[in-house]
Amino acid sequence: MDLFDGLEPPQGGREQMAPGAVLLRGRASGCGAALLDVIAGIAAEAPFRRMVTPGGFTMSVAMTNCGAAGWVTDRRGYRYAAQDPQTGRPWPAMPDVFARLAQEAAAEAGYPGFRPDVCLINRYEPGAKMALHQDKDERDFASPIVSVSLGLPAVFRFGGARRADPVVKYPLRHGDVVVWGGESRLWFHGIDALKPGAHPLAGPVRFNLTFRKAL
DNA sequence: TAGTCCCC
DNA sequence: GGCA
Repeated sequence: MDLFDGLEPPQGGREQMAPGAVLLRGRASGCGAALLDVIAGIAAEAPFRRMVTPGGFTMSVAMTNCGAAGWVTDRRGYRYAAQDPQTGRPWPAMPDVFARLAQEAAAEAGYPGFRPDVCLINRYEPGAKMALHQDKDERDFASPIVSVSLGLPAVFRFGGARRADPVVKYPLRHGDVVVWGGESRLWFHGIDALKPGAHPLAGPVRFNLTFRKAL
């Protein structure tokens, strides 16, 4: 029996999603407005853009990056690049408020040494989604992944080591932080198509910050 | 080629 | 599960 069925879960709640995977409810809600301001500053230097997959499809999610390198895709494949291919300049530096949040959330989830060197910033508009996939373009699979949700809510799917493994769906709201690593570091995950809405701070969109040690 | 953050 |  779920005591919080149909109600908002308590702030600071913690859910074990899988071996090595933890959902920290509302962990970033206190600094959410500051994070949104910082995202706007990064986007002014490295604009959000919808990239093309190796199969030739344009992704529905718009992306930019900050940190020592950025995740990019084009017809040639997925990779981390030190320069923004759209501007030829290095990606904006990782802001302190980003690095601290990721480090602290990882430590709370059981990964005390985590020091991210890259942050992928995803912007979801209504209808945007992320197909079930693995994060395996990083050099370091020993480090976890820290994923921060801001703005509109979304449904996160977390599966298993194989594409055909069953998935569990988690509603993610503004300020929620998901950390996965260890045994589940390479497990399949994705995001359902975003439903339209209006968030008081972010407006009609969802942002996702994904911190990794990639280099 | 091998792999696939896409599509159905 | 198979594209292009």
